[in-house]
Amino acid sequence: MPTSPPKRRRADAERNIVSIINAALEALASDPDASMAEIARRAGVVRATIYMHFPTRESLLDAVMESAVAQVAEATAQAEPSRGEPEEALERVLRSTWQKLSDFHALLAINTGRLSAKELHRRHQPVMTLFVPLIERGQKKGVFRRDVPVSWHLAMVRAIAHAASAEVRSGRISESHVEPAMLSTALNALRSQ
Amino acid sequence: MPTSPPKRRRADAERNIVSIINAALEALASDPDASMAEIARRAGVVRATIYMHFPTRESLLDAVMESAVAQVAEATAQAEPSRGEPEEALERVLRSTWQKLSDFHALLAINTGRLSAKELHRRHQPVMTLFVPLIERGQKKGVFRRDVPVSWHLAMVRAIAHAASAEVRSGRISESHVEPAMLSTALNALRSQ
DNA sequence: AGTAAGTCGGACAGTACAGTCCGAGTTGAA
DNA sequence: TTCAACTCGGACTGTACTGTCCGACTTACT
Repeated sequence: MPTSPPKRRRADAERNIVSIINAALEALASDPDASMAEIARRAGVVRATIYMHFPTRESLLDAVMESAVAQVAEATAQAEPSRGEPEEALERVLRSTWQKLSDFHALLAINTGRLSAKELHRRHQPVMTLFVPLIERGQKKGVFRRDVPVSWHLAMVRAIAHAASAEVRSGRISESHVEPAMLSTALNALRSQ
Repeated sequence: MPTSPPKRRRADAERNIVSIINAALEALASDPDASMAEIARRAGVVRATIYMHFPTRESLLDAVMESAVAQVAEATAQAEPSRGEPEEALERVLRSTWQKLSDFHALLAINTGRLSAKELHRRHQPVMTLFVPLIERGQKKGVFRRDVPVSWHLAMVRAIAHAASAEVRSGRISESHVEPAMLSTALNALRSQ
């Protein structure tokens, strides 16, 4: 089963599903234990409506995870990760994905423990297939460190993007200063020597 | 009130308090929502015993936070952060604190939202007073980037240390390879140009 | 316009947890 | 050795949540 069967749904139901997933992503990014009631409130919907589309909290988490991965993958693809020099390409990709990457990091933290490492890895795939070649290209060229696995670089980029988000949320750095700071920090972190 | 009054307690009570705080630190680092029952189990104690020393869950969290900060501060001080070149000193300090720093990062995530930014900052103090001068020394000398606030550097170091811990926990990097990888990543991240 | 799909609002049972209490037993201090 | 401090085990209350159900109403399709 490559993808789930394309159910025929009414238009308002479709809209609500989108609202719910987005509301859940927002809510969970700021509070990993956000309740179904809180998510429903944010989505402008009644709690029972969520259960109309997602039989259980777990299944909603799954959908949110999938959506977050898809968003990162989409933004990554649009930034053309395979064009130009690796460093330049990484900067371009990060510029257009780092906030989403931060949300993804938060989601990941929630799903660690709930899902097996294998399962988590599997769901990563859409992002992995775009990021990994970029990192490898940089390693081959010698601009990114070769003494650590690709997964290390990915983890560091995620962590830095998330920390950057947290810094601006806490007001310790301004909106206008984060992006350059985050970019140079991430680039430096991967750079060899 | 600089410190709480030094209550006269029986020796076994004192031991239990230590066990409870340590058990809570472990438990909460791996699961931020660990229950009082789970913490009691790990501490080899009955749930009611925890309430004998900590009136509420919140107060236990406070104590755990304080302990984590103290542990980091202690390990930092022992590594003599003010001796030698900034880069060399940072490496030395990180080498002896990064695991504790990772625990601290996890605790911080729990306490964000529960406590105000001001309050959080206040509790940081013991660590800050040791780390900040080191970073500033590096900035003055020009080896650490000057275009970001000191707090940025601290956030990045914490994030990298925590991510490194997560990577070894997930088995994507071996115990023997983490430390050098983490050190060079952190050092690079702070380095100017 | 008619009908099926979907939403609302609220009630309900089940579960997991924080926090309280107490009586019986154990341990440390003088 | 004696007594107070402490722990244990378990029972109990209150609360917050997840998941289910249903009847009244609204919305989208044809």
